[in-house]
Amino acid sequence: MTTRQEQRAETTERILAAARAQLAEVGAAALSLRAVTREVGMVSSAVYRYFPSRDDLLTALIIEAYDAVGEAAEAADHGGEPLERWVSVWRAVRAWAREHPAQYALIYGSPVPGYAAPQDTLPAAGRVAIVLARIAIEAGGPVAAPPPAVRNALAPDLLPGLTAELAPAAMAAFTQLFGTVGFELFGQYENVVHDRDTFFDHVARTAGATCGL
Amino acid sequence: MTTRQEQRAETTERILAAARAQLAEVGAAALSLRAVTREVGMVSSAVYRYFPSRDDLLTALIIEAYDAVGEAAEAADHGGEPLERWVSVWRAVRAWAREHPAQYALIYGSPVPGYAAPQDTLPAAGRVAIVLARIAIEAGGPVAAPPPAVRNALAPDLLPGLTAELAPAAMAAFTQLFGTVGFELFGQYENVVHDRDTFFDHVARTAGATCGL
DNA sequence: GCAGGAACGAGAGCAGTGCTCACACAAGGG
DNA sequence: CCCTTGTGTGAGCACTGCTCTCGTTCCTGC
Repeated sequence: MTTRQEQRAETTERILAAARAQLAEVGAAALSLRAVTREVGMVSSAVYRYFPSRDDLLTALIIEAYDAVGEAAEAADHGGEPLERWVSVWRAVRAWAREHPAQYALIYGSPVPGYAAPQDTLPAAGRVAIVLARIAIEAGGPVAAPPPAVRNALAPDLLPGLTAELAPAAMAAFTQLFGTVGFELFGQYENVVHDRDTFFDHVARTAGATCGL
Repeated sequence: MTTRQEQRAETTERILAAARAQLAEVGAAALSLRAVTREVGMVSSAVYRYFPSRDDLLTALIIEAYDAVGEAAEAADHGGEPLERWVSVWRAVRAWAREHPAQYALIYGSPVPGYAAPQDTLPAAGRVAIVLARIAIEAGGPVAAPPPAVRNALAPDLLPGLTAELAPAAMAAFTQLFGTVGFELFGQYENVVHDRDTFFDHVARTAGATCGL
């Protein structure tokens, strides 16, 4: 007694699940539509009833990934000392990235060729930033005042309570987080950083300090 | 009067040049061997006399890119105030990245699928880091002492003069540089950071301060 | 000085890709 | 109950990386 809409939603989910699995296995650029449909059990041309192109499938996976890492960050933010909350969120993002390297690469690595990140991805992209910024805002610790010109470099009202004094430091910390995770994941720390847990925690704490934690 | 070796070197260079051009145009993952050979004016199978596979061609391009960005960094380091040298190198890396986004993505973006960065790329990869570290070492300014555990997190003797006190800060700054450039290039600052020159300079100076500049 | 072998480019071919299109069939609303 | 709409099929197009065979051309050892 499933209506056509339910059937469609279910098939869409089955395609996405197969795509997710393939993404984890072979990475974004090698993700093959035909392999996905083979796994689902339909012929290759059928998938175009659900996703107009391979890029649209990728977009769906990108949004999923942003949501997943955002959720991981939010779930890791259980109260306590501001700095401990902050470090906990950093660790959660790193842990998620290590568990899902292909998805991480999809959203924070180089954009897929010929693929322009559509506006659809923007809301989901900010969730981690919001979690981190909120911790810094609530802590309300002292922050080194940025030069006047820098205060206007960022968009105003990114988040309620995110002052022009705090915003540059928060943005830099946000960048540092994903830079560090990315460098570890993409092999730049090979033969250089041995104890990555310790180094990462140290970077997290140092970045936290610049945001008044 | 060209010997066979000269001929071979020349053809190799022509292939690389065409590959470089195509890389800039369509990106790494869409780089097509056949298109490259078409541009060079030979048939697709001939290229395998020069590069055993597409990945080997990519490896050659990766090494080229590391060398190019390293050279840009070195060229930008004309003496003066340590902090000014530091900022100048940061700017040079960013400028190179904006001029060569595809090459930048190739080396600092997500690894190309199925492609494991071979050891060949390691020496070239460190050039920018060496330029930056040397500036910090020569400046010899005060650096916040890292906790004892962090001192052992990095490989010792990365560079002569790079003390265990300075190394974590230098590594973090190095990461911050490529994180910031990457975020700008890959679209994460869209709708968030408006004045990117100003913001970037500010991050550079702040990172310099953590390294004693 | 010349025969033999290595290097080289051409062309056909294989298995795979994204995507399009005409077609058949079933579901469900008027 | 008919007929529009949604859905899956299979053939096919143009492309990819890569392999293999086959002539030709160049260089080297005798």
